[in-house]
Amino acid sequence: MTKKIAVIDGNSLMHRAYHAVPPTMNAPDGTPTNAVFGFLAMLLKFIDMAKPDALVCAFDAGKPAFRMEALEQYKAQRPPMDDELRVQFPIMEELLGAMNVPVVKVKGWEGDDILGTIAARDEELGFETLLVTGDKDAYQLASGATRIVTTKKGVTDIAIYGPDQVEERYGVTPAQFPDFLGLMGDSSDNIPGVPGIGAKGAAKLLQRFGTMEGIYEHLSELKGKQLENLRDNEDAAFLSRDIATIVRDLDFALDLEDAAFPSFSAEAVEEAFGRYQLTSHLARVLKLVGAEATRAEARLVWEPVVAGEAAGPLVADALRAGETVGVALMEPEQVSLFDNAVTGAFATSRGTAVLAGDEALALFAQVVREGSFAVLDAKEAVHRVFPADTSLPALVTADDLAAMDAFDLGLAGYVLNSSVSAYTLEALMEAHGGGALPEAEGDEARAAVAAAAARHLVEPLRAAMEREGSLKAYRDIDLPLVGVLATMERTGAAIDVERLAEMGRAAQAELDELSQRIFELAGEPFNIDSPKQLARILFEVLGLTPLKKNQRGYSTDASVLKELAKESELPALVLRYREQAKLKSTYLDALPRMRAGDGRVHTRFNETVTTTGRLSSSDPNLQNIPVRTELGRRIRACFVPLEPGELFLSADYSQIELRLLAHLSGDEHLVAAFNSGADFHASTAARVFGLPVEEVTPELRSRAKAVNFGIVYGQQAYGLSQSLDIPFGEAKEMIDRYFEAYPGVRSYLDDTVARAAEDGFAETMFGRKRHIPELKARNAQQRGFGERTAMNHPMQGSAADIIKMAMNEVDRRLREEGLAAKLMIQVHDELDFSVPEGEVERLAALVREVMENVVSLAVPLDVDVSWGPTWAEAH
DNA sequence: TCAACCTGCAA
DNA sequence: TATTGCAGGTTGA
Repeated sequence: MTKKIAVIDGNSLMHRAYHAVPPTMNAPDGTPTNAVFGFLAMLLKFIDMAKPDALVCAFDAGKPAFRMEALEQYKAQRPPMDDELRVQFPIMEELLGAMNVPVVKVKGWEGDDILGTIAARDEELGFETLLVTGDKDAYQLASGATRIVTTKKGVTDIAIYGPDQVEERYGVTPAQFPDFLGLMGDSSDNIPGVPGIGAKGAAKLLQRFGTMEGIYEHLSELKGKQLENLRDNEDAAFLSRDIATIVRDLDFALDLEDAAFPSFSAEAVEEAFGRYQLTSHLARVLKLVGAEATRAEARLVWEPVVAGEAAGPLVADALRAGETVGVALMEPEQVSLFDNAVTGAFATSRGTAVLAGDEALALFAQVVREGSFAVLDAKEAVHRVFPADTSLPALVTADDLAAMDAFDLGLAGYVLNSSVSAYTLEALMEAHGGGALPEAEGDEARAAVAAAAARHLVEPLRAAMEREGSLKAYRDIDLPLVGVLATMERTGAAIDVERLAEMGRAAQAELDELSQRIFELAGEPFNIDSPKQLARILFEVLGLTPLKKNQRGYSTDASVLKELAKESELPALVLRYREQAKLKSTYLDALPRMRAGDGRVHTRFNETVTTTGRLSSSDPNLQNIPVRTELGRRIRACFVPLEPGELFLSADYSQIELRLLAHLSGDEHLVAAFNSGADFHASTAARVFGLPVEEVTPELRSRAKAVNFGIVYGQQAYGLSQSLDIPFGEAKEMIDRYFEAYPGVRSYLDDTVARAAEDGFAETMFGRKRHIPELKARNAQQRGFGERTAMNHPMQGSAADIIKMAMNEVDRRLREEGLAAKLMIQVHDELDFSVPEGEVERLAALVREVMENVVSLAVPLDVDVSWGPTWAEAH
């Protein structure tokens, strides 16, 4: 079989990869690796498809001397290469070296010329050549033995061109290709060519006359503008052809007869790939030589595995010695009949204890009470011995949780990078543990490996947090909150099921009636819940005018329906239908279904979901219970205190994000407005519209309020004009006047974006960072998004830090002072409690004091506290 | 059964 | 072309 040699145009592939792969990945030292990653993805895909016998990679070296001599402006207007790309070339060369792929660089020449030279030598030797490049100049090199490989779109969609495919696509043969390029020119390389002649024209001329010489010999057969252009630009045409002609006889040493791929050592590749955290490609590369990654197994010791009676003492000894025990509590692979069929593993310096069921849970409870332990998700683990259902017994107390010494690996991963979609042991091992999590067979082995990994990860994660300055957010804010949240989740929230059911029946009756009237107006029955069917009725049957599009057709969202309601009754009815249907399905029907054994709903407060540091709530989400409409407030009235004789108490920060804007920006007028204690939005209106406060109308105040809120999210004039339903120009003027009135805000926001662009992250007052790779995006829309999140993160995130600190302190004080009140719910700037009637004044004072004083700012933190028989009345 | 999409609830 | 979330319904694979 003929030897098949693949030659890669390294510069071309690096550029493609750099632009195709988002800049979200880095080497441990922070150097971007997206181009390297994409390069490897393309290379591996190509190797799989083409199975070359040997691989060579060419890179440009120095300036292309010969072409610059011939044409001074050659590639002159090309912008200089991004630094983020430039720094990836040495990495790529290093990796190619580890893969034993020869790298050829010839000073003064471009990759194409190296490709051409190698192809020529191959043809001499009788070898077959594949040239991998994105540069169309290379098509001139196609021949019976040489084919061109290009990526079509993305990174891994590949097309292969032989002479026939070149001719089919461009209408010229490879031999004619330099003439073709010479006639066309190339604006991106500053090659002039002949004006007025593009790809079509050049191909047509060459089909007729064969070569550039042929064309100029037969100029008399041409006419008009084309003749004129060809005659006036003869020199440019030939010069352009010279420049586009690839040189095929460069002088460099390369042993093609002995070249072979793959011929690398697995150790060298593993070492090099590991150094740049490119583990996702590592396995595929190693597989080429039939090797597997040695991974971290060597350093991850979980044996001996100790079961039975020796397990408890092994762990107890480790705890006594002050060791941090790695813990994993896992569901069995086979679903069991028993609820507590958990497998528990406890990794110590002298082996791993593995137990099942109640024995595992009892040992874990002991670890929680007495020891120091590390686990992927401490709150979830704790729920095994402190269930989120008060009708189930708990093996530890809330006080135990407040005192426990846990290391939460997921939380550590979160404060280091809050934009990861899930924090798994696998990912943490890849990123911080020095290699992949070893695979294991069977429940016991899996649990043992996971426990050992948990123990193994403590030090690298602690070191990373220390290095990144994230230790404070972890140790002082997020970690202590784990016990508080576990306790809140166990406490749950009480709902009035009778009332929900009654409202559900009423809503159903209203929905039936609305449906009837909607069908009558439509002239036929249809599924009102289906936006598609509704769109057909609105825009085809009724002939209303579509106002907005979405991916699947015309939008029927509330803003559209509201507009259409001005001229037709049906959309108005659909709006009412939607409100009822939404509230019924999401709350009235769903909440009673979510009750646990104690009749309460136990939401999960997730601490590692949001990018800003806020909590999120799910199953059910108690952070989006309605409040704005009358029906919404009646749903809130179904949330009641936990016990008879108790009240529902709610405490919320007033405008905390705007106060943080005042504090962070230091704008004197904003700070003064908050310190004066006057109506903040009215005072904004007065400053922005240049009026005395007494003359601010409700309309003006509400506009000022919208601007205030918009500023927090980085809203632009367009967005404001939409939200206030005013002309763009008016919105623009309002925002301009706002920034004139508060010049400190303007400069603060500008500085924040500039710093985030420089650092690659934005951070909160307490060091919680959000990495924002979008700030480096070339796409303006993405970059705009990055800028808005850079502005928003310090406000939204600092507010989240502050209320978390307040929760930790409130929890501590409630236990210290022996109050019976229970913290049930957090809604971003609000804390909700169930409190015995006799304790309510004391709780109110305590909560206010803690929330207002948990941090000291340039402006006061105001807290509104109120209570009543239900959540609705506690406002 | 699942994922993508549309829609809409909260701070 | 205003940030952060969760969830229910429909649709189509």
